Amino acid sequence: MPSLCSECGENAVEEDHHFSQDHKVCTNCGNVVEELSFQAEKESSACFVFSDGSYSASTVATAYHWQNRKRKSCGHKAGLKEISELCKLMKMSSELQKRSTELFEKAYNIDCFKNYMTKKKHVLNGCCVYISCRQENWPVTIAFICDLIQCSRQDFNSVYKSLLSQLDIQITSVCVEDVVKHLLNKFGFEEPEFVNKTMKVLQLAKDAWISSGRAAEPVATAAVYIVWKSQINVSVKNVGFKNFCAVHGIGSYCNILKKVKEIQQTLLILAHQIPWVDNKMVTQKNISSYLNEILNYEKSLKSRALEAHASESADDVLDEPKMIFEPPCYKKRKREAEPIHVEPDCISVSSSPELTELDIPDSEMDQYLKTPEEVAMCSNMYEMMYGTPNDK
Amino acid sequence: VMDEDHVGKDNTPENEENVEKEAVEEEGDNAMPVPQVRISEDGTIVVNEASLLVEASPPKTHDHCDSEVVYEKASYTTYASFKKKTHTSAWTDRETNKFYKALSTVGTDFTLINAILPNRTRHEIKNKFKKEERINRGLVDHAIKLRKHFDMSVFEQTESDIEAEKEEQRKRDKKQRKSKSYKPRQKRGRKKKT
Amino acid sequence: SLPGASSMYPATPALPMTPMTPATPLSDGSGIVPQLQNIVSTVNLGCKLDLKKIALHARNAEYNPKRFAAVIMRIREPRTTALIFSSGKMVCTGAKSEDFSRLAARKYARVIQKLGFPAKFLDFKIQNMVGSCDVKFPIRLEGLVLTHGQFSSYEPELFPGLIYRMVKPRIVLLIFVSGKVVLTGAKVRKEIYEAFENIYPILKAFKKMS
DNA sequence: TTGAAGGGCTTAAAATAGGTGTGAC
DNA sequence: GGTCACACCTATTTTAAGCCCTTCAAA
Repeated sequence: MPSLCSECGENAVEEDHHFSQDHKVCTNCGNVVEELSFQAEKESSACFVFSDGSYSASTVATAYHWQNRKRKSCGHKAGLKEISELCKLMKMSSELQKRSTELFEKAYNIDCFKNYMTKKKHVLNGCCVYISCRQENWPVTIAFICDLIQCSRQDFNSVYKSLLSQLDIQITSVCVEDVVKHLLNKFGFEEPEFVNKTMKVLQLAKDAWISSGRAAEPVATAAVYIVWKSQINVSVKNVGFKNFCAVHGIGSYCNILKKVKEIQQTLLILAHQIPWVDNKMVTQKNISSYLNEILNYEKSLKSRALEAHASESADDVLDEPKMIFEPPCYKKRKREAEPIHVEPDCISVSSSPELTELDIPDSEMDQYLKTPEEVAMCSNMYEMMYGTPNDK
Repeated sequence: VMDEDHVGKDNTPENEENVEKEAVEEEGDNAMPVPQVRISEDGTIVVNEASLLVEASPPKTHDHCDSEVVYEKASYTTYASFKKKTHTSAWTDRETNKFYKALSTVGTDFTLINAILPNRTRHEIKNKFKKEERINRGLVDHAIKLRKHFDMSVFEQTESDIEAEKEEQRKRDKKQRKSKSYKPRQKRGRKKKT
Repeated sequence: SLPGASSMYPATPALPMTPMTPATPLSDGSGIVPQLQNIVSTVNLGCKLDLKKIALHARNAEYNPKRFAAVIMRIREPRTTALIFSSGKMVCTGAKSEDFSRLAARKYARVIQKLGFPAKFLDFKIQNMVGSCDVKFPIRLEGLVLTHGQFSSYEPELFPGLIYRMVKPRIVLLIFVSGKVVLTGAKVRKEIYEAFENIYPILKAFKKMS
């Protein structure tokens, strides 16, 4: 039962969990009317009685909606306010905030968003901000926005996709180069040589199919690490990846490390083409010390690698230029034997609306039916399950 | 606002009681705040993950005590939050045997198998069936065709069964203690804030 | 084999809207046949059903009305799963061909009939087909999304595949860097084949390049 | 301590359907 | 306040590759 808001005058004040505290908030303007604890009230409304297994309203869908009942305000003004908060929080330019707001205004008037569940309306706010960021190449990840607006990826994705299609927005892919530049800036690696090298490493990673189908940030981080490691004095102890992550505040490094190894493997292929370097002397562990040579002679090393690769398998078709690099997911595939697909046998099946014993022979029918004793037993078990509330 | 869907293993209620328990539990836990956010020197937004996640790393790396570095420590999103992920502990041989026995007696009624294997959710049992079908189709076919006579032995527990289950329960308890250990920290964090 | 398709889905990145003239008009087929992986079909049994009775008397049937308002039934041959609703409507999933889907559906219907319901077999319809295949070369997804942005959705942070919504035939394709392709949304198998022959020259254009 | 391995989620499509959220009229 | 037209949960199937988690084995 909504009550009158002192600020905007709307009859829209309701209970709310915004910013995780129990409030009475105006669903129109977001004004916090009073703080309260409605624990008791909520528990009384939690009369969610599931007594038996009847076909009644006690479905999981009911439970779902019950769980999602109390949510923060989602009116027009509240949406604008939330967007403004997000933009401020992310220190976005006023132009970017204006763009987010415009996006929200457009989206707010689209019918298909009107019937959205409350939680998705919040996602809509975050989506407007995210799309604005993407349009201006502001490097924000979906994971970050999801953390910020407290939503799941799938909720974000569904809102994001319908927003793009409804507003007919064509969004360009995340530019990995921009992500690298952002990381270099963030980590304080702004010497032109460092930046240049990182870009070259990234390009190499892209050539080696390392960034296709993968999130940009881990690949970009891996490229930065590779260059950082090559520049660090070998005598310095902690050049390990874990230390790099600790120093630069990188939380989940498992996935990035995979990319580091993939890039190192790529560098190794090229290092093996350096005429004055003994192949046996270069390993993934010391590959960083050869980074300068690899990048300086990248072009000729690539063509040497191509030639070497071509001579290994001469019986290939001429118009198919050989590749030096393969997508990393090919390795996993080679491990597993290629499944041999057998075309299913041709069968003839009746189209008659009548069903006869031809559809299932009586001998086969037995395995689909329970014996009377099984029926009795299952009946008991169902009774046990449905009769006793505690079936877990 | 905390989304009750994405809390933990039991986020999808397995039964009504869970729904209720969950919901009531959430009242306290619903405390999970919107990420505590700070803006770092270079203008990027920084979420204080300690406020909402398991402590990523204790503040031990003080060798680079540059304030900027310390600020940025929490800047990486972990992708950990708000996943509808449920972790399934590995099936022991004993459980697998019990699964096959149950499959052979009641067929592919995973709700009934759930009653026989109460330590697993219906979802886990269905996934187990899918996996066994993939890696051992013959055995699954055999189990279903065999039609083991139904007797209450599926519910029977031998002494070794009981012992093994106690052991499993101990392991589960340990895990729960571990996974729950961060919750009080969250609450403390919020109290500090409020 | 499909005139007009090349102008709709430009194959050459440099000339996005230029109709491509095939160099070898008579042999531009891919030589690859997508394999059907899953068929979803529906049928009307033409009578109201007591799902509790079905769950109680049929083997390999499951019914939990709190979770889902249908009986879930499985048969081993053809290896399929059916959803049986009290309205008499049934959904059959998991078959690898149209005929196997129909055969399986008739078996489910026959079981229902054996349990004492006056089941018929009305309005059988294939609702969805899923196919997959391998073009055997890697694909530059980031290049493909640049020139086919109007049909593509590529967000590697959310999903590794490029989602390609073909308009004619109306098929959704999931395209992966490995060259594997998943095709879905078809009502008849010809749509799967057509969609693949449409996409193949496009994919070929993105197999190399940096 | 560290990584490898495995499990379970993500994406698309399509039908089936009750109960309920959601806002406009 | 009731109707209306959506949304959208539960569930089923199947393939693709990435990501993120837990578990366990060598180092």
